[in-house]
Amino acid sequence: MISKKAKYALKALKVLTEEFGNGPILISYIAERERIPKKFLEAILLELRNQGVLQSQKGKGGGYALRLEPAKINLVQIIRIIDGPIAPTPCVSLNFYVKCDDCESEETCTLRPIMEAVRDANLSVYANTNLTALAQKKEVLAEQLAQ
Amino acid sequence: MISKKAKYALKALKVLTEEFGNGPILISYIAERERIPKKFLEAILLELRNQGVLQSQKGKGGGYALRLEPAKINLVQIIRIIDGPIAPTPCVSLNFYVKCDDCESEETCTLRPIMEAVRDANLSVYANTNLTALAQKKEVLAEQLAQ
DNA sequence: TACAAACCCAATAAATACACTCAACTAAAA
DNA sequence: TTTTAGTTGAGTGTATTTATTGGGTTTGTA
Repeated sequence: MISKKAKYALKALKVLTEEFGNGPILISYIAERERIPKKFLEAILLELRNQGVLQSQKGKGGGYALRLEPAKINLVQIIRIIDGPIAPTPCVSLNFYVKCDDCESEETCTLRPIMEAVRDANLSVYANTNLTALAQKKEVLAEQLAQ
Repeated sequence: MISKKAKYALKALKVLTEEFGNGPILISYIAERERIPKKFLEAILLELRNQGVLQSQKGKGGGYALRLEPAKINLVQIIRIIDGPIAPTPCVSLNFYVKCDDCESEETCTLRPIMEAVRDANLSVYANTNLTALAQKKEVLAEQLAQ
């Protein structure tokens, strides 16, 4: 399971993808349109900004916008920023590796290969999906994922 | 990410698979061998027993054992008992479905097809892996997962 | 200078990951 | 038959993370 925070992040990015090119978009606009708790969304967008995904503008007429074209941002980056590891256990994470303190040896651990398979299965979906997918009609997307 | 609880459950089941046929196995034996906090493991094994995966025997000479042959238990069942949904969001879960209260329509949600793809990717690994995989040498297992 | 927006701080509630204590049961020893 | 030691089982408590809310501050633009 991904966190609600991550799901909210994706939904917010969907809106910013659809509105890409229309200047700064208000937090409250995104919050209302996607029914996301506004204060929570505030923190999410701030985090995405600090990680370089979004840009923000303070003051009247301000708001949030994507820093890059939607096609250049994929879901792996987003999930990693918000939730951290994609892998099912920290010991097989590529970007957030933590050694198991309970495992004696990674060489002989029989759980590892399975966890690696799960990790790769997830990565293959997230890495091949960019933000444009979030703004597409369902049927179009289904075809893309099927290929 | 799966919970630590689920990881501990799998490690415990690995031991019970290796010891299958040797009668009841002690909680403390499993806890020490896999370095799992004993009291936590207690709760995990109890849950697996209540769900019919394990059988327990109280008193002297007691302990835990698998109720079925290792080959007849797959990882989907275990993960579902311990962590619940395999799906990344409740709205695409097959066994623990919960409607999004923020989504207006599941028909038009563009996040759904992606979440379904992630779910199926995970299921394909967990459903095709049974407990015998946990007791196998790494190389043998790697071949099986590769096919 | 006024106002509208992003930004910061802190408090709350539920779930996760443990630890501690005592009760209930069973088998074997006395 | 009674005791006793070795088990699981059950209840309660604590620290950390997740999800949310509220109030207040700063900054930029009209």
